[in-house]
Amino acid sequence: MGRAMTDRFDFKTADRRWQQRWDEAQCFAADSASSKPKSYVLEMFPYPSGRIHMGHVRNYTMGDVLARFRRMQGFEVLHPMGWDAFGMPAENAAMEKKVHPGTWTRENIATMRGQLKRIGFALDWSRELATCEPDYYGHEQALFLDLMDGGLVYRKESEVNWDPVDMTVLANEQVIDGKGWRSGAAVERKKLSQWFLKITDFAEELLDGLGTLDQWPDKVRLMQENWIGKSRGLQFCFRLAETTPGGQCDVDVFTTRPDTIFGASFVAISPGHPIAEAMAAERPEVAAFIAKARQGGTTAAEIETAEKLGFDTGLEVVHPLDPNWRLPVWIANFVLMDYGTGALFGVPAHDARDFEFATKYDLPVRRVVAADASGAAAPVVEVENGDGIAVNSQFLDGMCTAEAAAEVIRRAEAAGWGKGTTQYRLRDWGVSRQRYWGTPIPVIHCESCGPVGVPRDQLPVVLPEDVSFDVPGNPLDRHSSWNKVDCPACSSPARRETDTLDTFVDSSWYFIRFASQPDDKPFDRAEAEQWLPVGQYIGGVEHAILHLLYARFWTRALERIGKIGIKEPFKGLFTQGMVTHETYKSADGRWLNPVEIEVADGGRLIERATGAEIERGRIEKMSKSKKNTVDPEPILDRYGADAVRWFMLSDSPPERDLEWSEGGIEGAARFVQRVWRLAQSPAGNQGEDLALRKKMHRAIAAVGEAIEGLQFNKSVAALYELTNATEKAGPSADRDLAIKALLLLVSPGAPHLAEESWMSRGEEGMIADAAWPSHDPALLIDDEVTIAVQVNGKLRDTLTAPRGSVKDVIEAQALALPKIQAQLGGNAPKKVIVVPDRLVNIVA
RNA sequence: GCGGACGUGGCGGAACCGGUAGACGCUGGAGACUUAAAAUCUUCUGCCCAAUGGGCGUGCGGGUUCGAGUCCCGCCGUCCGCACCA
Repeated sequence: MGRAMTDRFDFKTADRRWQQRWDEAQCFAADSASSKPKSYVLEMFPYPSGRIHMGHVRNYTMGDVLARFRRMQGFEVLHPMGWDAFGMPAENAAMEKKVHPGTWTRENIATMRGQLKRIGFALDWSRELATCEPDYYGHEQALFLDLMDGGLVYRKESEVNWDPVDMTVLANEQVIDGKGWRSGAAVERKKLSQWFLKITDFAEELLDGLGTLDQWPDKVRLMQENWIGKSRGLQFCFRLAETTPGGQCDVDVFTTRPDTIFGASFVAISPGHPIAEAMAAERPEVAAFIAKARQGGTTAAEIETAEKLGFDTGLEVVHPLDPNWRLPVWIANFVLMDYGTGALFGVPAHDARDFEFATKYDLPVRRVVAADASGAAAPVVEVENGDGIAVNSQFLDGMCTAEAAAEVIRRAEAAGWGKGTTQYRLRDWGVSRQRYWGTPIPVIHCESCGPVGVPRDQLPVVLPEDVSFDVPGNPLDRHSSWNKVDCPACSSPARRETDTLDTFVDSSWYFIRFASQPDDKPFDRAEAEQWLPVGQYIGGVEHAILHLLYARFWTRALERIGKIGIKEPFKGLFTQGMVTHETYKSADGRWLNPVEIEVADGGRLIERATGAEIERGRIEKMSKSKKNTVDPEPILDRYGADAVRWFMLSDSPPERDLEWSEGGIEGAARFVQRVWRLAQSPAGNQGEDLALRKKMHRAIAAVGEAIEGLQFNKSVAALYELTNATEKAGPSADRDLAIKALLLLVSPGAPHLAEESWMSRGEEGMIADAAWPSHDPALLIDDEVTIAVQVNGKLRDTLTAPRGSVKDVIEAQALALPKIQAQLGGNAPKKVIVVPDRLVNIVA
C-alpha cells in the first residue's frame, strides 16, 4: 500500500474521523446533573449572515481552546452554539432576492452550521437554538409579559429616523449623509409611541455592579461607567417673565456646573420641549424652525456635529439669584430631549457647545471662572471648561469650583427654587421596531382597555408566514387577518401590536436558555443556576456597551421579579480583536478580493483577469465593501482545520487585530506537520534527559498559565520552544514523555492532529478525554543565573553565579570583570546597586 | 462633538511588580540533502560606524529614577463605540 500517511499528516481523513468519533461518543454534551465542577464557556452567538467569516473562526477557536482546556482540567463544560437570527439583513434579502426572511435565514443557518462543524469545535449541538423560532421567541414574549407585570415596561413617545418618501422608519445604518439609503430623501426625526424598558431604574445598580466584575477588561467597565454617566448637579426652575401660549410658566433645567450660574447668558430648550411644541402650534415660524432642526438622523454623532441652530423665542426667564436679570429663551438643535430636562442654561465662557452657540448668535460671554482672582477681568477668547476659582459671581467669588457648586445647591434648596440631584446619561431602552423579522411584541391594543398583554395560554404570538416585501414598511401593519383580533379583556374588536422587539432583547437572555431549555417555560431556575453566571464570555469589543449592558440589565430585571438568583450574567469577559487584511484597488478604483490578484516579479501586484498593476491599500477589517475578505472554507480545504485554528491563535495577542496572511497560515500548517513528524518517532526509549525534562515542565506550566489568561499567542510560542527542544534531543525516556506532553498541550488548539497522533502512538482512549498534564514546580527553577552588569544603567557585561548568591560576592565579581575595569578607568565606583539574581548597576 | 483604546526590527509580536529590549513566528541571506524541484535540516538576520570594539534604538518632546518599552506631563498618528447594524 505504501501509505504516505506516516510522512504527512492527512488532515482530510483525520478531521472527518475525529469529528465523527467525538460526535458518536457525545463528548461535548453538557450534563446538568454532573457532580463535577461546572464551567460555562460562551462565545457571542453569530448572526446568520450567509457564511462563516474569519472573525467567527477566531472567536470560536478561542472559546474552543478554553472549553477543551477546562474539560481536560476535570470540569463539566457547557459550550453551546446558536443563532441570533432576527434582524434587518433578512428583510433586505427579502426585498432584493424575493425570498422569505425565514427561508433565507434558515438556509444560512444550515450552511454556517456545516461550516462550523468542519472546524471541529467542541460544542454541545444538542442545545442549539435560533432566536427566530417560536420555541425561542415565544418564551421571550412570556418574559416580556413578566417584566410588564413587574412594572418595568411602559410606553412613551420617542424620535425615529423617518424617510418621508418611502414613508418608513430607518435604522441609523440606513441613513447615509442624512439621506434615506433607498429613496435618497432627506431624513427627518419623527415622534412615535413606543415600548420602553426601565433600564434607568437600574442605573445605580448597573454602575455598582461593575465593581464586582473583576474579570472584565478595565476599558469595558470604564466605557459602561461613562455610558451610564452618573453626575451630581442642580436641577432648578427658571420662572418665565410671562406665561407661554401653552400655559407654561416655568422652565426646568439641569446643570452639572451650578458654580457657573452667574455666567448664564441664555436658556436653550430642545425642539421637542413642550414649550417649543406649544409655540409651534401658534406661530408658523417656530414650526418651520423646529422642522429645520429636526432634519437629519437621530444619532448622537450627527446631532452633536451638526451646525448649531437656534431660534430666539422672544420669551424671557428671570435669573433665580437676581430678580432684575432676564435671560432670553432659545430653541436649539443641540439640546437633547432625552437627557436631563430637555432644557439648559447656557454658559458660553465655560462650555464648548454654549460657546459655539453664543459666538454664532452674538450672545454675551461672561467669565465666571479663572485660575485666580486676578484673572477676573481677562476676556474669554476660547472656551475654558476646567475648574478654577469663581469670579464675577457675587457671593461665590474666591470659592473653588466644588465649593461654589455646593454653595449654589445649598442656597437653592434653602430658598426652594432648586435641589441637588443625581442625573444619569443612560436613557430607557426603547425596544419597539417597526419591522417584520423580529419577536412580535405580545400586546393587543384595545380602544377601551388600552394596551393589554396577550394571555399566556395564547403564546407564542407567531409571525405570519404570508407576507410580502414589495412595498416599503412593515408587512405586519398591512396583514389585517393577523393584526385584527378581539381584546382579551373585553372581547371588543382590537388591534395586535405590529412592532417587533429590538434584536438586542433576543441576545439578552440566550445564555440562560442555553443553560436550561424546558418546553413549557423560558428556563428552569434551578438548572440554569447550575451553570450561570457564564464563566468566560468571548466576543468583539463592538459589543462593549450596548449588548453587554442590556444583558446585564435583563438579568437584573429577572432577578428583581424573582425569576432567577443571579445579578450578573458574565463573570469573565474577553473582547477579541478583529481579523484584518490588506486591501487592493485597481487603477480605475475597483476594490479587489485577494483571490483576484497575484504577485508578479519584483513584488508588484497584478489583477489576474486583466494583468494590470494594482495598488496595495491599507490593512483594514475584513469587509464585503472593501472586498478584502478571505473565505474560511477554501482555506480549510487546503490546509485543514487545525492549521486554520492554529493560525488564529498564533500571531497576535487575542485582544488585538490579527492580520490574515498567506505566510501565517503556511507557518501554522508547517507546525502541524512538525508535530506529526515528531509523534512518528519510535517510542519505548530508555535513559534520562534532564534538560529536556525541565523544558517540558516549563512548557506545561507556561501553556497552562497562558491559556488560563487567554494569551493564546504566548501558549503557541511556548509550544514552539518545546517542539524545537524535543526535535533536537536524542532518544530517551524523557523525550518520549515530552512528545506525549506536547500532544496533550497542543490538543485544545489542534485537536484532530492531537487525536490522530495520540492514536498512532498507541495511547489509550481519546485525547479529548485525557487529563491536562501537571508540572513539577521544582523543575522550573535553574540553579545558575545570568546576572547583567551595568555601568550607569548601560549593559557592559554579564556573569553567571549560583542562584541566591549574596550581594557582596556578586558585587566583587562584577567589579573584577575586565570590561568593567576598563569602563571605570581606575576610579572607584560612586555607588553599586545589586538586585539579587538579576543585575548589578555600577554608578561611576 | 463625546467616550474608549492602541503605537516596540522588513512584518506579527515577547519582555514578571521599574531591572540584560527584540523570546517565538514570518520574511530574507548563506549552506547541506537532491539529477532537479518541493519538503526537510544547519546557520545568520534591529539600525549605524573607523567592527574581537563602540554608538543609536520601543510614535514625538519633556520629567521622575542608580536604572524607563513599563511611571508622570504635553503632543502626534491610527482604530473602535455613540443608544434602530449585529
